[in-house]
Amino acid sequence: MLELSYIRENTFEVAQRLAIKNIDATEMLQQIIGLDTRRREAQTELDNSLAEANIISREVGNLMKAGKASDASELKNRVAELKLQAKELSENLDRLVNEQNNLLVTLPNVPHISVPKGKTPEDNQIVHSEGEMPVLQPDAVPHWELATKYDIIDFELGNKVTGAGFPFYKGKGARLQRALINFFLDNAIAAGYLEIQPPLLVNEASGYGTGQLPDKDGQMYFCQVDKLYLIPTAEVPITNIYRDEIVKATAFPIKNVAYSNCFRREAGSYGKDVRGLNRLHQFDKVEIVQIQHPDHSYETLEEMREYVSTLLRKLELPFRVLKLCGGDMSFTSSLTYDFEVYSAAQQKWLEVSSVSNFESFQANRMKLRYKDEFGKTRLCHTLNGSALALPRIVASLLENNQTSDGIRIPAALATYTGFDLLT
RNA sequence: GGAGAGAUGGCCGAGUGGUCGAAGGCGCACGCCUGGAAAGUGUGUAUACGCCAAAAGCGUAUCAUGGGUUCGAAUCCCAUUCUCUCCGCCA
Repeated sequence: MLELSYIRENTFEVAQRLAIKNIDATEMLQQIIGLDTRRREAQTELDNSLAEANIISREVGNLMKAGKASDASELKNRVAELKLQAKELSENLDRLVNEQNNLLVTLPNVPHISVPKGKTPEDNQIVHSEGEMPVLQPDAVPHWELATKYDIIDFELGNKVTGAGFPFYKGKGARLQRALINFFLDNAIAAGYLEIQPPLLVNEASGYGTGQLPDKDGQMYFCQVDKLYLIPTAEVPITNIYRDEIVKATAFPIKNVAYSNCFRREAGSYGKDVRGLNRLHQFDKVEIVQIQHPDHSYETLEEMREYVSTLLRKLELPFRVLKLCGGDMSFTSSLTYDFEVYSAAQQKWLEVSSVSNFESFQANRMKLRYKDEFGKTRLCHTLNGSALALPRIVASLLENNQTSDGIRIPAALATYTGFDLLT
């Protein structure tokens, strides 16, 4: 959620920057500002009315103590009148606040000034690419066939026990999962992140705090009886640790890493790129989250981008980095880098990480603040990124490293798997 | 699931109808003391919104949440949520 004061003072700029996301918000911004004026008037009216009632009540108290109860009755009536009035004023104020909030929540974050305008993924900017494109044998096959050949991932079994998008990992496949998780966690810890194991279900307030609600209701699995959501990413519980907190400025940057299962309904994306591991309802991911001072969040974004690059380098996967265009960015983000690895048998670039700066958008929703050097309370900036999501990494590892002898495991990972050739 | 107890500021904890945003302590910040530190000591230390060009200041709200009683509620009543203890079940 954008800050009201920011909208009020930079209305034109907000509209201009939202246009990068192909959103014409001019009218809505005017509405919000109009409501804001009325809201403040209503607030003042209500406060005045209550203030008067408070003064009179105190007088009544004094009269009672002095034993002049009879003199108090007229004052009592006056207070009753004021209270009645205050109730109406308060209802009016609530209406205005609600109306304004409903508008504010539907307004996406403003993109960073450097974000390219554009509508589709084709308009994303490739800002970096590295690694050698693998040359495969003519008989090379996609990962879902390799999964069956080596009996390491069982999609059919997942269909039987749960449904599509919930595979079983078996034997060396399970081992590979575990190795990747540890590899990612150990690297993050070495880079200064604090490891955290979060709950996999969160309440409504948390879903709202990171922006999944109300925008993406329906994309999360929901446990009706307990009113809890299965997390689509560890970002949700981890960032919400700091909900309603005022952190010390000396604590910056706060760096957390968490491994978790992620659950996504993926409603509306059936039939497209869903073969094998490309799109699952449940998958594993290691997520890094940082809370940072507003002046340093973009340096931090670059640092996180570099960190993710080192992981892919160690895994010897060819990858490229995209700066997302306005139209392809998420609702909550100001600037997002997507990482894609090349999966050679499918001949496809697969997204394996998304690193974003949300500036104060999430912080405003969840009231995550710090005290500046003047003692003023201000909103923090939040950032996060996948480091990394497992399934597509596995897909490309399998496809790119297939040989007639088995699947070659990169050296950095072999320490974790305990084998350097998967047979 | 059954029975009971409870929810007050960063933390502990007092407060059962009237200047209570809330005693006291701890913690924290700054100062004094000290060669330096500890101890000691002094001062300060919630958040949101509104008024004001802004600061100072003032006003309003907030003692889990929502409603109610009352001229007046942290304090009384109702509902909800959550936490704890015991019993049951259980990895």
